Amino acid sequence: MTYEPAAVEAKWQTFWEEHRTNEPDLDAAERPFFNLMMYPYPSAEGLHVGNLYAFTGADIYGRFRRLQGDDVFEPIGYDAFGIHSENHALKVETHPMELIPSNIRNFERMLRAAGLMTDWSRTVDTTDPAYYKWTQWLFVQLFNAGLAEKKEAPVNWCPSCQTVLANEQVIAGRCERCDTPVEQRQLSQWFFKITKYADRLLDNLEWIDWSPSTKTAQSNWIGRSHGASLRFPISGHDAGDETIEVFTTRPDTVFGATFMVLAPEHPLVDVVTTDDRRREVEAYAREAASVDLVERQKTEEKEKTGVFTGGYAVNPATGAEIPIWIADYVLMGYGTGAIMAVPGHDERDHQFAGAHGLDILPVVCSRDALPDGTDPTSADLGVGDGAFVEHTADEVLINSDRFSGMEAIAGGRAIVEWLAERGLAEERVNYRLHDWCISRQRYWGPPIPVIYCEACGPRAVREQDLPVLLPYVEDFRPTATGVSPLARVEEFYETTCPECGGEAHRETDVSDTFLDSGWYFLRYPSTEYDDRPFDADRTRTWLPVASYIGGEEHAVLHLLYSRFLTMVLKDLGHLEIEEPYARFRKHGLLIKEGAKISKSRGNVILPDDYIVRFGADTFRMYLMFLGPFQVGGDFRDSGMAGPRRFLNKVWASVTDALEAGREGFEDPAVERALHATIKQVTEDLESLDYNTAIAALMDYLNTIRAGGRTASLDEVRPLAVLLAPIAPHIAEELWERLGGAPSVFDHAEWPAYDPAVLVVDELDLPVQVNGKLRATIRVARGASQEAVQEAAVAEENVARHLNGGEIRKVIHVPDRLINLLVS
RNA sequence: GCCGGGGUGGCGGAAUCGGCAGACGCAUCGGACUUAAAAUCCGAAGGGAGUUAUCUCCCGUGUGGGUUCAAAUCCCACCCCCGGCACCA
Repeated sequence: MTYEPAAVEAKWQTFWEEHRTNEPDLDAAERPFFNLMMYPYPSAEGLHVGNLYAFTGADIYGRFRRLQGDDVFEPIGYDAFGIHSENHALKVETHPMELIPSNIRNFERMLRAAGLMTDWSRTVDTTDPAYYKWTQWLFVQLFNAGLAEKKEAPVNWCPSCQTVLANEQVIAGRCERCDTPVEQRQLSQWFFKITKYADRLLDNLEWIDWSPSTKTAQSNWIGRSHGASLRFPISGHDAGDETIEVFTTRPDTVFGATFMVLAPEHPLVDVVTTDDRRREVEAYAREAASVDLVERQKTEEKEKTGVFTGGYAVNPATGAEIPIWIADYVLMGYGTGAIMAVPGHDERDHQFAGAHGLDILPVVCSRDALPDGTDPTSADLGVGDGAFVEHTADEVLINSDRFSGMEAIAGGRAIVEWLAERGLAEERVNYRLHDWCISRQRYWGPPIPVIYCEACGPRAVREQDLPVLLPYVEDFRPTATGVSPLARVEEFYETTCPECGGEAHRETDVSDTFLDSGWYFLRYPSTEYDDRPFDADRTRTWLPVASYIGGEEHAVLHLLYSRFLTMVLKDLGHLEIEEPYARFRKHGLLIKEGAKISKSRGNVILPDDYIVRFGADTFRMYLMFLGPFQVGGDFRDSGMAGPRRFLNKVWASVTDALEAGREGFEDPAVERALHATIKQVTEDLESLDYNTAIAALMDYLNTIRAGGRTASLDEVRPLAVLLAPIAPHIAEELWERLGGAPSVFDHAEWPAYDPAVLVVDELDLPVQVNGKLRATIRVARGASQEAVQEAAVAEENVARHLNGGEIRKVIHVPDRLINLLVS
């Protein structure tokens, strides 16, 4: 009987479903293991091979843990709210409320066909009111804690999606979803104060077990820099003590600040600009505002543009009046949107000074560059071609009044202290991270649960009134006005105040999709509770997530947001955990024949086709064999043949072994190979090195079939178990045929290897002469140098290369090699 | 520019506490089976040279140096590819 994957896979998928094989008892689990994968967005095109690649890798690990005795909980859900879904619905002119359920059904079908160990009794759909009721509850918790705030701020606006975007959703100046260049707009939006958690988010990275590259990406995104905030009084200003605040990481260079630059959007531009300069300044600011982010980045290498405002500020260190310019190289979104320009020690300021004829004053130099006897308070070192940016313990301050001669880093601290006495400076930590903008002027999301009352102000919807249902709206197209389509729905918009009962209206923005996904993992163990988002006992048992595997593209999105929300929930007393994921591993990127997989290239891989042609087991195995899982690899149709042939041969070997009916091990080499294979596969699965685990299994099969021999039952039985994480269906079938009680995942034990069996009596030892391989000799394990050397020189080829010369040195690494050195 | 990851046969990739480079697989070639093909099974294979049952030698892990008895692996300089960030003060 030949191997027919379709029949085998249908049989076991039915078995798992009927026997609820993959539904652990969440309250009785002794060794709970929450195995999480990143839930998909249920697109109309169906499950993407990239999804399946990630899921298979996570599923193998979950099945491996289960065979080792853990109670593995492996749920799945659907990230079905959001702009992506809505844009697609608009394109095909079908309402998302109709589209999403059919997409989800299609996903379920494909996920079942792929043979995942999914617990189908606990799925999550973010568009289900029973789910988003708690997404809204989460918003209310943050609102009541003062962590959600509506404020006017410069935000990213996507003119195509007609909504604002979070910083994290702007990729190289373009909309993450539609690739349209993003514009800056000043709008009133809802923000979550994630910056309050910046230090904790950064510091915890030191102890969580995550892929190092993901940690680095997150750490760079948070971008903590230590420095100082300095205040420069505006001179001759009639308002009196108005100052311009700047952030700098180099307070030691303040004596060299010869001008200031404000971002064109800076609120003080209007104040400092003199009447004769106003027209030019306004023209420049208008010009800068009209340029989108993509264009703005292209100008990076070009000459730095800017205009003089006519205004002056006082350098708080020198007392000198310095001109105030505006320029688009200063960004409103970082620091204070204003800088003190130190052209001697900052590349950009140097370029700007060069382009506009501004003074350059060196105030730092390396200790060696200062000739003995020079007075550092008036060192005339001239001005070099570029800025001198070195900032180590080897630099000293010059031309900095009484701080001259001090080591630069210590001098910086002293200067801040000195200025602080006059209230003009303080030490400051600044972050690249911004508060998380969570409001979206779109339809397809959970309405933000806020009610505006003339009398009482903005109020959160009361918990008993949740969910605020998203109404069915025929025309859900976004508008260019910055107002959500929900504003057109009177029954939704008009409401009463929960406080005073008076007339009020609802917030019409919906929340960002990343709020839905920010807590979904908390819901899985508690899906049956409709009176709480997550049950305390269940959460204590199952959280934090034991293993999370996903793509690194979420390093600064989902993975950052969900960490933040977890910390907030902990602080508010709803959770006991500090971090949501005990272990996170990123998987690699799948490419197709050397090219990125994308719809526009037309090289999209449909898992369905491959599963029908080769079977899910072969497909799973190939996906994991084509390269290291954590690195990625190249998908080629031709590669599918290898795993398929391998499974055919496994099937044939078991069939033959059953027919022959022999027990035991006749060949000690085969038994040794089995133990070596168990060791290798166990270690490789634990470290997610699936490609080499599969290679080890192939190697073992080659060994037991060498020269057309028929394997014994003892030789093939462990194979069914070792194969089970990777190819679960065929493993179930073979396990059953070999007399095991189904399911293999409930009744098999992960095989153990015996280190004693791995020990060999004899081994092949390479012999080198002067570092070059000249022979290989068979020696006893642990043979002495004398014995090895004697055997080595007896080799004809070794003797020839020794050429009668005197052996002046011997390098012998026991059981590894011997190297004879002759002159 | 900065931060990650990487560069190994025709191809995907193994091997990095320095110790037989190319495991495993794909494609290829030879043979068996077959009327034939497919499938399957057995075998060969980094490149070059000599000898050609077998064996031997030289070269070889992006480039150039270095350390070492010994380097894909360590050090220095550089080139290229992929991903992320990007005028971050």
